[in-house]
Amino acid sequence: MNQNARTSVARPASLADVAAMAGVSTGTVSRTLSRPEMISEETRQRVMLAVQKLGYVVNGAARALAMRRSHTIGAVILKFGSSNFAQVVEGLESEVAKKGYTLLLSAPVPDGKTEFAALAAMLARGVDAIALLGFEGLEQASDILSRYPGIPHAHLWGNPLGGGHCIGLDEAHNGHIALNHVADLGHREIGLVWGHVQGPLRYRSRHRMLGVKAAAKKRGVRIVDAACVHTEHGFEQGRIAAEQVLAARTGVTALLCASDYLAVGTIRGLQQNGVRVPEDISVVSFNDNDFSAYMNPPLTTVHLPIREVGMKAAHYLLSGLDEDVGEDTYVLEASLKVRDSCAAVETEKPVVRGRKKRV
Amino acid sequence: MNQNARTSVARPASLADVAAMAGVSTGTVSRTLSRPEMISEETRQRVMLAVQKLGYVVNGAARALAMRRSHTIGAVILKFGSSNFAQVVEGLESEVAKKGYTLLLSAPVPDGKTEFAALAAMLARGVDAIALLGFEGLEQASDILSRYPGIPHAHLWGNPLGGGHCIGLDEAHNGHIALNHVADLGHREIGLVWGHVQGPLRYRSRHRMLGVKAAAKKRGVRIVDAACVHTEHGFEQGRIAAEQVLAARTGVTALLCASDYLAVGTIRGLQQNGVRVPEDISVVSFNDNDFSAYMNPPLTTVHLPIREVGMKAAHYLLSGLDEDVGEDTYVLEASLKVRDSCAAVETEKPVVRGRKKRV
DNA sequence: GAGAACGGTTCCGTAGGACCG
DNA sequence: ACGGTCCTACGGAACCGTTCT
Repeated sequence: MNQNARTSVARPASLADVAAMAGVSTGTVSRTLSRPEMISEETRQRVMLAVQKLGYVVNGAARALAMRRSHTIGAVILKFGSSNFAQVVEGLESEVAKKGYTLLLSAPVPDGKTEFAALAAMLARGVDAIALLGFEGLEQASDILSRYPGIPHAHLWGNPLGGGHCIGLDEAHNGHIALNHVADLGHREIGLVWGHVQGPLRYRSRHRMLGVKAAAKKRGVRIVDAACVHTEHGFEQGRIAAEQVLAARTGVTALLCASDYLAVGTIRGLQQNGVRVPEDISVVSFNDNDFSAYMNPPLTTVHLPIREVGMKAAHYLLSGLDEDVGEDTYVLEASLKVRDSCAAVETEKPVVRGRKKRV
Repeated sequence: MNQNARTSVARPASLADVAAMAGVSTGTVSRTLSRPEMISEETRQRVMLAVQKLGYVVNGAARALAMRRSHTIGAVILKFGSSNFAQVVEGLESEVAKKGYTLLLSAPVPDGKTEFAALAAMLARGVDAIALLGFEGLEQASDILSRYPGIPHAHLWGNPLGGGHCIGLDEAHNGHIALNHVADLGHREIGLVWGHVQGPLRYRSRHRMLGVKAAAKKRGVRIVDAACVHTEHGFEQGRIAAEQVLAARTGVTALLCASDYLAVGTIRGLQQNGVRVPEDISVVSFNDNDFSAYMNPPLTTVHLPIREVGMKAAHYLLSGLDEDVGEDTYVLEASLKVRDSCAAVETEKPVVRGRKKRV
């Protein structure tokens, strides 16, 4: 029919090739593949046979161009490996995959510029929706996104209070949970091993700390300044922090750590200096990573629904694809996992409660 | 010029819009953007101005269709969250991003069927290259891939001995490394906490074990059958395995664990039963996860270049895009990290070597 | 079933200026 | 000063493979 026989081996079969072989038009083939119920049994057979023989498979680019939909969802992720964002991605992927969507992944190293370039690049590739993780300059991102009015987007781990399209946690409440637990166990003087709270969008750290402080005030717990250290999240940073706290000789009976990474490092630092956990100092943290239940001692920690954030985001984005849902924000629930790293004050033995609820 | 003024707000600007505004042809605009050196200073200015004003950004689908290249690399990953594949992905992403490529991610739950559907779907989307992680049915994958002769592909964590396009490790050698260490420290009777080794492509587990056994024979170390358990990788599985080993009362002085996950669980199980590590039983494992140095005790483990596998794969795939490199396989080097979970036999105190080399 | 989008890229051709003898 | 050649910058149009009217 046309001149595509010039190279019979090279190019993969196209719709036209199938149509020619089956003796129908390209439109018919297209419909046979996408809405087979509209095609008569007989021609469908013929078309399918041709498809088989030629090993035809749709060209995603052409399809995306014609449909103005790529069936692709972009995820721009800052600090991929250094935190538990991988789990969020897993949640995202598993849910969008169910609807035939695929994740397009970008993990730029944030410097106030490349992350936005990455976002723009993602958009240029024609993603149908976009998920942002760990962004600190949300306004700037919104700027870019506003140029694509039809593209749903979600800000994961964002500030649920500070604008729309956020899937996040009530960090102040999380702070309450942790502090109430140490207060319940009789601790009256505590320290903090925390992330940084300064900067435009250190939202999570800051609000979680605010929650801790508010609860402390209410419960009559004193947060000893000299036993507070602000650092980056990480095992080693936790270890160093522990030594700093110890050096301050404040006599606090408990330490709140902003993440399990910090907590594990902190506990290690404590133990290296002969301080027992929880007999001498109790530790409560946030996250509930996969390893947290298997530490020595197992970590008492505020379980954050990490994977669920990804899944929720997926549903939100997917629904925004069809109907025009207004901007919405979701706050997910955290819950305390009581294990062994936090004991009642003035006791020499670890509290054994919650041993069977380990997960 | 044409009728695209019907909806002045809706559609994003196209190349034609820019061309119209700048008073040039679409070809010129395209060239201005991709090969500016071919365009005269004066018209380039005009074009760029129009691009600015209209907020023009290329349509990825159209570009992919015209160029027959999507600048996208597919990654099909089995068991995303349950292992350290996230790190491999990170390595992959970081390297392909440098060349302007983006990762398309798919993480099907393997059931012998959906994973291949996922692979096929990825190919249909028009990825330029493809990375496979954790595939067990490589032949079947090759079947599908062979229908796309131009698409470079790599099998990560594959068997470097068993065919091409593999980026992997010499697992037998890794087994040697671990066993030699326990042998050097005087252990003569040891047990194994291992993954399953049966099945078509349990290559890694099997060969690593074969390496251990060969080295054991050479060094006169006895692997006590009753102290060997095969299970899935995971903290909890390790804990259970420890109890099984203990129940067998074999008197082994060291345990080799197939991963740090298993090791952490195993140590936990040991400790819960009053067995000290390494004083009573030593543990050596494989992986060197981020948490491994901060366990109690810190894990002596065979460091696997996880991220590097991803990076190497990226380079391999990228180079296969331009030139036609033949099928090649790479084996990366592992190395022992000596920490505190494995001590010399017949000593009551932990060995302190390697304390300063903690990473 | 025919044919027009969809939005780029790239090949091909040509107008016009520079340069040469 | 003039005709021819080369080169550069650009316009025109075919083409990529689907979908939808």
